[in-house]
Amino acid sequence: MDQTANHIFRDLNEAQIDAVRHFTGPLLVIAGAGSGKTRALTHRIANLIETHNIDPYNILAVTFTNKAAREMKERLEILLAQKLSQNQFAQPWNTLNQADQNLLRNSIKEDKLKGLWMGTFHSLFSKLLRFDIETYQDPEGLTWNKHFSIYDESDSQSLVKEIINQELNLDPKQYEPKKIRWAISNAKNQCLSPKDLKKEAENHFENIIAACYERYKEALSRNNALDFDDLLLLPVLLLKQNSQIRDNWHRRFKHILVDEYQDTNQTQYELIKLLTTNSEDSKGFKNWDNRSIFVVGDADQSIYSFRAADFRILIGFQKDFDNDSKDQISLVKLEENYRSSSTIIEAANQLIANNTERIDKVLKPTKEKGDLISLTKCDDEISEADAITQKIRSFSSSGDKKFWNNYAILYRTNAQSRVIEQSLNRWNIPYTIFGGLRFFDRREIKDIIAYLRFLVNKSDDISLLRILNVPKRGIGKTSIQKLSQLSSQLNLNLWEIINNKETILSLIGRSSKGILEFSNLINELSAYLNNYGPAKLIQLIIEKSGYLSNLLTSATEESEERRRNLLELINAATQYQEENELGSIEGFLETAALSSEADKQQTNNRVTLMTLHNSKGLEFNTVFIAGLEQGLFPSYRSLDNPFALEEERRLCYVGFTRAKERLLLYHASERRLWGGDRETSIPSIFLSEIPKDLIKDEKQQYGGTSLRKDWHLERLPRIDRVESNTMFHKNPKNAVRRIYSGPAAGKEWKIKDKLIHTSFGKGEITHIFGKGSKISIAVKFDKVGSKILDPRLAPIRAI
DNA sequence: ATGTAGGTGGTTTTT
DNA sequence: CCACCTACAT
Repeated sequence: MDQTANHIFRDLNEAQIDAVRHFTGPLLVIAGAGSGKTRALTHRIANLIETHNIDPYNILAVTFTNKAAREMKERLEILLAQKLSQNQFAQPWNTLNQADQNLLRNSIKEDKLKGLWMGTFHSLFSKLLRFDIETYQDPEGLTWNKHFSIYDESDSQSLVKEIINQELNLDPKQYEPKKIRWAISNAKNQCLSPKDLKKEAENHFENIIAACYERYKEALSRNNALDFDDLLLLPVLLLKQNSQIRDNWHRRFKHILVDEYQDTNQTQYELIKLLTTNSEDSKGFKNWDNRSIFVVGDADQSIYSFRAADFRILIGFQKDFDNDSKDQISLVKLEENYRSSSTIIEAANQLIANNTERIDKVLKPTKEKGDLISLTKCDDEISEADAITQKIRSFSSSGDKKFWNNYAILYRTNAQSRVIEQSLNRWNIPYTIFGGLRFFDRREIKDIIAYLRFLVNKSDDISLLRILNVPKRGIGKTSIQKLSQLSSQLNLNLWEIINNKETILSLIGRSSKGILEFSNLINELSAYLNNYGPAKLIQLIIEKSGYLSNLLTSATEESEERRRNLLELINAATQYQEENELGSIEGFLETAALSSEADKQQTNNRVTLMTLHNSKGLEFNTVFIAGLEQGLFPSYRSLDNPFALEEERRLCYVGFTRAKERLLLYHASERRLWGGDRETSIPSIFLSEIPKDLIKDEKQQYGGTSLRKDWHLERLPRIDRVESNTMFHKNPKNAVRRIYSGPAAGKEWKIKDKLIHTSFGKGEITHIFGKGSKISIAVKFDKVGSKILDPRLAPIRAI
């Protein structure tokens, strides 16, 4: 083997070498969980560059998250720097000092990898659109320019809502904006135009949807804005209609790599096909000289069909990109798992074997058996959270002391995190949550981003409406109504009306002060647009708009938090400028719009809480999965749908295969779904699919010590409500017992009673304080000294 | 024009 | 349970 390429092929197995060595033509890499697919991808890119002298400018690499792109770039830098180290210093990489290493890495990054395009579908193709969107010829004559805004889901939804309310005068209760937005999104993902939808419409509702779609598309164009789907759909339409532009990009991207290919949708597939073959039909394409398409995926980990992903695209790969030369392989399987214990692998294999739609593939463990999989049945979601917390505490007190980042707690729905958080809080265990509210979705951040977006794109009415009266300028509903009316009558953007002093004075009259104030502000800020980067501009916006002084005067805990977040936003912009030489405002806005929770940097030494979806691609020493119950996981929506159920099973498979050493599964026999009624639940079908001999059934957990108390302390309003309940006064014990189903509820305790506590051991009661709902007892334990307990909550029993 | 009380309705999963 | 919306009071 080539001496210089040694570092590229070192420590790879046979199959990985096959993948990395692949040069031209199509190759499908089926990569099981933990089989080193990221390695295969990065090493192959390095091999293209070093061995085959491919200019990174000619490579397009698609990753599933921005974070994956970032990490892959870093690994690539190091790989390439290793060779440079030999050339420049004549010594191996790992003998260089940190400064020299950084020097080399930087030179690779700044010089060699300049032209490499690596990122998510959305970020890569919005980049492409910044170049070419102005050449797109829409059949309805709609246009966009390269300063387009990217609308997120809530922006899109409010646009749809506005159309339903204002333009079509429909009842939003009958025609839910959310559902209509979903239907439009679906159409876009199938490359259907409003006209197509109108033609296909078979009933009134479908006609309404088509009408909304048409107006929505016009509105987007008026606002010079695109939604997430457009970022993929428009490039497809553009590349299909304009062969010159298609030629251009086809010539440029000679080597295309796609990670997580099982989660691509039809539009994304079209894009890959167009760029790879330079024609709408890949069948006719046979010329693989100097070109390649390299996709990596695992059909068993396809979990995004709700987002129109379709793993049959992966299964069809070899047929789609048929290559002529029979001596070339077109399929490599990475089946050796380097991550998990063989117990975990076997459980995962057995589980996924219940699916019917699969590619022949089995994970082969390389590690020892390890611990059995732990299975715990809990009373309810509170004791479940508590059981997990106690488990983490016991692990971390023995052995892996305080390595909180060893642990991940995974769940099906975001709503499940709250109870777990409370339990972790109670025991001062540090954690971070991925998911829920994104940083860029916080109100204050969205406000400032809207300013920035509007400054760049003055057609963006949605952003304008968001900031017009934020902070308060005394511009109310009626004024806004008048303005919008005029804007649609004259077919002008809102800003063109607002920015006309005479119009405002005559139209609005006495309350025009705030609007004039606003237009002055915007004009002042616009003057800075070309002179400053995003960080400085954000700072100017915050100061000049009065947003900051507003936060400072209110001086509540909340406004303090908001202020901190805004500082964090400036930091993020500064960091963006440092990482991107151009540091353009559009670029920063794009990052803001397309960044996801999964991109968040892993914070050091905290327990990770996230949905199973978000855990894809990650690994943890110890994985807890909560809520393995029918109707929760698998989701109730999948119970009567075999395809959906198989996807849930794949999700479960993803969860299992995140664990390196320990996998702990939890289910509760009762669960409060939204604070309200308890519902009894039965264990998930997936639990029954794991071989019994791999499972250690832990003894049933009773209501734990922490959370019930926590509940008592933090949920005072709830307790108050119970106390003011007439039923409580009639029969206090009864009411209490209904809330706290603690094991010792209802027992009358006396001084000198002996008892046993599940974690403190044996003890004797020394004092009793209060009575009824306010009772607590002091217990002197043999081993841990005296403790004050609530006898109705503590896991104690008399002896 | 703005604030707040009370009602309503909603849960998968996300770029 | 909580976020969102509407209706009424200021």
